[in-house]
Amino acid sequence: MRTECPRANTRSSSSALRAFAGSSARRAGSSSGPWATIPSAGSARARSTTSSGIPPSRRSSPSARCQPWVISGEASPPANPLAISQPCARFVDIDNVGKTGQHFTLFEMMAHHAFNFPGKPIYWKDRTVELCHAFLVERLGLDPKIVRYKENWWQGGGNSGPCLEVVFGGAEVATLVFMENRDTNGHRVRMDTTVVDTGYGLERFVWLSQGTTSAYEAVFGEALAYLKRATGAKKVDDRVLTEYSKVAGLFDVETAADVRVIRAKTADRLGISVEELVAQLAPLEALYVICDHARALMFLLGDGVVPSNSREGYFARLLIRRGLRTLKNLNITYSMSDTISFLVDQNREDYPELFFNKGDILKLLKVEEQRYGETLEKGRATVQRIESAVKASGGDSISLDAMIELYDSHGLTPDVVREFATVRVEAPDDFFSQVARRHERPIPAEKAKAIDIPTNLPPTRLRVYENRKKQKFRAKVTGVQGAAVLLDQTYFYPEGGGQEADHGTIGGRDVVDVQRVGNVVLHFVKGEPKFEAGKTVTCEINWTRRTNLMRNHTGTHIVLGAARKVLGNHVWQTGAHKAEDAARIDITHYDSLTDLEMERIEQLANEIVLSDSPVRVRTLPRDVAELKYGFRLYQGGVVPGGDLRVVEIPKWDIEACGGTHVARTSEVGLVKLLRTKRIQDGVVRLEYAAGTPALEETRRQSTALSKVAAALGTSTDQVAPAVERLLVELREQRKLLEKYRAESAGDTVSRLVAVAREVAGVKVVVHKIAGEMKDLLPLSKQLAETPALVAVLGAAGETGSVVVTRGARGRVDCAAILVAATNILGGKGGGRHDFAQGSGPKVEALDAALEAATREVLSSLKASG
RNA sequence: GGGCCGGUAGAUCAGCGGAAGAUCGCCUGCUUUGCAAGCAGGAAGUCCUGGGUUCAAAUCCCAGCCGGUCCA
Repeated sequence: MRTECPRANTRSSSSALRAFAGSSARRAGSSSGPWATIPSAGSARARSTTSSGIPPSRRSSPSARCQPWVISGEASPPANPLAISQPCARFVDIDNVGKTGQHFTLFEMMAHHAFNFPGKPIYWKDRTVELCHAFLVERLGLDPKIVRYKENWWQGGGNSGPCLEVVFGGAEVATLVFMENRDTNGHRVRMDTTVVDTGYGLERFVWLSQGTTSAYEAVFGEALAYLKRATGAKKVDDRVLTEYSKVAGLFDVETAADVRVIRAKTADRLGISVEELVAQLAPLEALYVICDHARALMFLLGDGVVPSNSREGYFARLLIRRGLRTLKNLNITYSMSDTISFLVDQNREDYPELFFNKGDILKLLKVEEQRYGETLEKGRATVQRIESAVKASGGDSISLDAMIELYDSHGLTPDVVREFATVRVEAPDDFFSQVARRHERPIPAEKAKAIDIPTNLPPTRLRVYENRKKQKFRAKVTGVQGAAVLLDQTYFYPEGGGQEADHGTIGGRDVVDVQRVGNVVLHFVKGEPKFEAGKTVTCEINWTRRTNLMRNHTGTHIVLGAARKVLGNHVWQTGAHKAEDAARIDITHYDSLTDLEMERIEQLANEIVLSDSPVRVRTLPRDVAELKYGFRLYQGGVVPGGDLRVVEIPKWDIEACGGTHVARTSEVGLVKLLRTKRIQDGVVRLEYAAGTPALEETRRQSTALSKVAAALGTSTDQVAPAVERLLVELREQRKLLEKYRAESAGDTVSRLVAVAREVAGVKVVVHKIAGEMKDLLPLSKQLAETPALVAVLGAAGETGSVVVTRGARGRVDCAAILVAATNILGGKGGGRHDFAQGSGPKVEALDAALEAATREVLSSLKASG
């Protein structure tokens, strides 16, 4: 719930992080690879876990991600200068993981920042380099001679500035960025506030300090040893590993071809064959991949990222699938769960929250593993079907098109398909870029929803938090902007945090919307806003609406708490909307809710309502709030600023929230869950109402039920069995009708065949009944069983229907004959040579139509006989 | 958030404008000393829902619901 900063949406907070995340983001921006950088902690909530080695007061704070607000002056940084450290997940180089000796999916980025506000400089280039150098030389004891600083230019997120890459031991270990320009529409403007933004890769330091053959050996030490033991991997010559790391480090691996080149070069330098090299390396590379993916997943899942088809959830899914795949190729019965479980235990001291959530982490993993199993099983069947189709058409391979289809729509990578198929499989090295090309399209222009207003408007004193019971107040008009009135102060709640705006009146005019832009509140009124600046007006808030909004908003917190208790700790809010008559909340969860789960959520929610708990609203310094309550606070997204407005229902739910709330849970009255749906994989939407709207909704439901019961002539509690009986009866009636049709057809058929006249060796049956097309079908079907027979059948009902059919040796073209009949009926029809049907509106001409068709049959038979 | 694929018998799916299908499973009978047995017969359907086009829609169009998958 983020009303303090209306721009605190997912997009801006994640791009803010990107700007902050140091070199990772820079790489992501300059790379043409398919992966984007996302923060490990789920950008939307910025609930990143941090290095435990750093004192709490300097812990990573989500406000660090509010850089744009810091620069624009809307928020202040939590500290200045600021040192932070946070795990970052990066997917740009996912294909390099395990192969190059230094790429990770998840790495820890350490950083120091300085915000130089106008007139209040902290430090800039010289001091930054000084600090960096002192750290390397004095703290880490590096030989100053081997440290190199390479000048470069950085740009990203519309900002730019010079940067220094810090290099030693052949690896880039840190980047120091000096953000000083704003680039818009090709213009480069120097910013008033400049920012020092650095990034130090912890894993690189660890590697270089330990001198192992690759970064993996240094970082994953224990876990690797554990896996090696568990899998019985053979020891690989250190010389091989070192050489391979060296060569691989020189390349950006993009395709399978690149890997082949690296392998060839390494083998060449070692004087062994490529086969020998691969045989030695492949199992080890697999273990690296498993360690890396497991570690990344531990953090992602631990932060409540639910594997899904979108955003960070998709990356989690991808990691799980790649991990499972790698394990499969190792041909061992060993699961991702085992590895992650080990890692969680190993990190218990540094990351106690992961240990606390271990059950949830493993549950998410299990669900996803099982899903992938199902996908593969379906895939196996699909591949087999395609294969038999290929064989039937005389082919000997599965085409590239089919492969792309298999991957894009069914999630089967070429190596999986190869495993399932017995025929050749076509997949070039650039397979995945071909898939990517499929998805290329012009990027639609983003619609700017933000209200554009002049920057010099007089600010509004927003007093809604000072007194949540204020219904009537007086304020001075400070101006008019478009259709909106500006006041010097207001108690109107502007739309925000998913809560709709207050309505009411200002000077007798109806207020239909209230928006906050910066520090100005716009009150939109019905009709033309004729207000005299400087005049004092009486304002009144529509209190019925406000009350409902407050109940629904508090209800949202209650439902979220209930959902977390029923479903698990992975439940996070991904969005919410509180309107007057109902509200909805979107939460992360891996499956649709069962009736039982819904029932329990509703039940728990109402228990807390009845408990008459206080809803405490306090404003706390960010550090204090985060320390006390953790990043669970940020359910509605990151909120900027040094102070947080914290809304707490004790022992139930606590969130940073700017909405209006009732004082005690009992004021909510009643929480009624209306419906749930899975709005996408990994996200479930709960719709509910609180208070009066909940009652109204219940009323509507029972009214509807009563009507159904009345129509059925039963009581409301008997509706379900009554409907079931009705359906059973319907089914029986339908069957009975079909049976009678067949029976009556059977009786008629033998009679008709017996009396039919024979022309040129073929029996010709002409028959008319009362009824519809459906009544003719069983009759015609049975007649057609006699080989040497042609039947012309008519049914007189609302329309005139005709069927022409014949047995195997009936010789005539039924479709052609039908035309003679349908022409007369004023209709149309068609069909195959042995069966045709049609109808027309002129029922009275049915006899004539049948006669005409019969004449056609006779002449056709005579001609062919 | 966007793209693509799918929803038909208990299960897996075919059919893609003219009469609702296959395989497995199920039931009945026969055959058979043991296996994922053989033969014959049978039951089993809201072709996801709602509109539209058409003489005719499981099939084409629109909207919705449900699921899968790829990408950002």
